[in-house]
Amino acid sequence: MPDALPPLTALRAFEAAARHLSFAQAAEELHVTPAALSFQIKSLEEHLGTPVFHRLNRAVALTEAGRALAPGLSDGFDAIRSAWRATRRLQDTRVLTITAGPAFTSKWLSPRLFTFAQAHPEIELRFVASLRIMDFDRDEIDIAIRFGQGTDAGLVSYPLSDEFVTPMMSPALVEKHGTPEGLRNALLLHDDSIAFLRPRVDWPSWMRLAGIECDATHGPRFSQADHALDAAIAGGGVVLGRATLAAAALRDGLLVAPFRLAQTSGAQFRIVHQKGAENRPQLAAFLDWIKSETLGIQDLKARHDIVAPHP
Amino acid sequence: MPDALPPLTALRAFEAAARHLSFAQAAEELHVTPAALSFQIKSLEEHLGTPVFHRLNRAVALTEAGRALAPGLSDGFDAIRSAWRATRRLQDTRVLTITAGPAFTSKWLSPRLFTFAQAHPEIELRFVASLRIMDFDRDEIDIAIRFGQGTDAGLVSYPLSDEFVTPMMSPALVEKHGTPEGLRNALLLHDDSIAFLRPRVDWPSWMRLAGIECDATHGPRFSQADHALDAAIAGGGVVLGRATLAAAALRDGLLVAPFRLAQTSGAQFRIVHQKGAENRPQLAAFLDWIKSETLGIQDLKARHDIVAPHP
DNA sequence: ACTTCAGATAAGATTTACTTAACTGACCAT
DNA sequence: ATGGTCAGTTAAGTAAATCTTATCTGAAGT
Repeated sequence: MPDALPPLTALRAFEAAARHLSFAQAAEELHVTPAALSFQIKSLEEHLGTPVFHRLNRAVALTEAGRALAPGLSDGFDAIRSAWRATRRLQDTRVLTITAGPAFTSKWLSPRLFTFAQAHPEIELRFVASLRIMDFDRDEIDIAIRFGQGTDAGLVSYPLSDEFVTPMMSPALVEKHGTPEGLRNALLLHDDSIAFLRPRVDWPSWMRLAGIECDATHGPRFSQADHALDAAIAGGGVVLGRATLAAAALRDGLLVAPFRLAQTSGAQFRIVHQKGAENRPQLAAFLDWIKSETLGIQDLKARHDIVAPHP
Repeated sequence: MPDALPPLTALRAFEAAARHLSFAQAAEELHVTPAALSFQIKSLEEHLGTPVFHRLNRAVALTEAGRALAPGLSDGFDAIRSAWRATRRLQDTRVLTITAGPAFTSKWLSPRLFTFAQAHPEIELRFVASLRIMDFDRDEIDIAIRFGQGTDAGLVSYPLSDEFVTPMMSPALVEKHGTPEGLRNALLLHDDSIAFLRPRVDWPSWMRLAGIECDATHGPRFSQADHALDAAIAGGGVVLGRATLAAAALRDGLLVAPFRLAQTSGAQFRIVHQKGAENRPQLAAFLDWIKSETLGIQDLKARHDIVAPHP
């Protein structure tokens, strides 16, 4: 190579100084004295043959050469830092970072999690509850739980359970509203979190399948599934609840699902992780645990006739 | 920052070793002994807490951690190397790299270049003759000469001369083919290098403008303008020559353009360089020179009636 | 005019990086 | 088999870079 790179520490010093436009702040970031940083910059300037900073009285400003050099260096060091962090994360067997939507986190994960925490006290769990699709590398996510009919290219995807919906209500309301006729004058709670699915699996569609004629469009609407379920648990009405999310509440008797008729849309929760990540111990433990936890949903399925509506 | 980067030299050593899959070759690239490289890798592995290479008997292979680390590091160091090279190039006032098409290089630049070389012996010229559009940064180009009707976003562009075409032939052919009637039975040479322009500026179009009725489609076709001109200079026929490229040959009497009628398509050669680059001494010298050289084309223009065909 | 602040410089200490030279195994001839 | 070779490792000493403390400079703010 005709022109070799200057000392890398000098480049890193310059990159930090160019970012802060301050030697003192750059020195602090790199945990060295300002004197050391001054030498680094000077060394770089000797290698380059021209100054990279204009020394103003109480500040520094990039020269033309400095402006040419700084952006590329920042990109380069960013890539290196990111690669290092990602590789460090692979070595870390203690931390497990999971992202899921708020409803799944509060209604499915949280109620079951203590069994996992008991079995694996050595694993530190971190939750990132967001409706946004996270990037495994950029957001340092180990496991994502996603809902829908989509697929995930380049990732390992494992279906958790087919989602289906059926009317649910607090035990106190069963006598009054637990029959087809009783539903007619019930307050219907609408869970809009699955309004994006096609075919629709909402109250009008369920009523039509059940052969019940009534106006099934009014009543409070909730954008998040957990809020709709909480309203039903509180006795606020009858919700067309998502079985996966309501399973814990049904098991604990907080909710009752008195109708056999259930609707599915083909959408499902699925666990997603990067290829090869399943070998890391904390991932393996979590995947084992979540697979065993999903067996319980089978009982629930058996108590309903699950029907797919016509598109 | 919770986990600081390991020594950068160790990262660079690993990056080279991962690229070559050989400590010995990496050591050679970095101009150090294999022993030094072995220590660097070991230091990196201590910082990471896990090996990055499987030591096989006479070879090394990346571990999972190594595979995770290597690509990002390579990207990062590539960016750094590229930024450094680009900045070094800015400091270099001796080398001037020019890209142009093969025809412009051979018919315009080369015949005139010795005057520039004489005036600026301190500047080392490099030519990259390619029809491909080069990238200023990636290909380390200082000046590009491009032809066409396009524009160049984000760059400084300076028109050299409007291109026009008119029949040209060797002096020996003028008596026979230097008249409208004489053209009818001349062998027509076709320069397809400007066949992409609209409106077309080809033999049929010129003949139509000149009011000469004949079959102007047959005859040899050349994909490059300089080859068509060379064929005409050799007495091989009459070419509808591009004035800019033929200017030197016309000046030296190698070609004659006996008709006043010339066609233009609005396309032109233009000089293109990056913003701010005009301050570098070798660029400034070249731009001055090429602007003075283009003045000669004015004489040529005066001897023709330049007509734009209808689209 | 005094203080303060950001950076430069000097001198010396420390750490890092490198080299030479000897070592370990496995592969490959003969 | 057996000795040579090749790729990488290890040891020990050395050279070089990097860092620190302390002092200095010069302009800005009060």
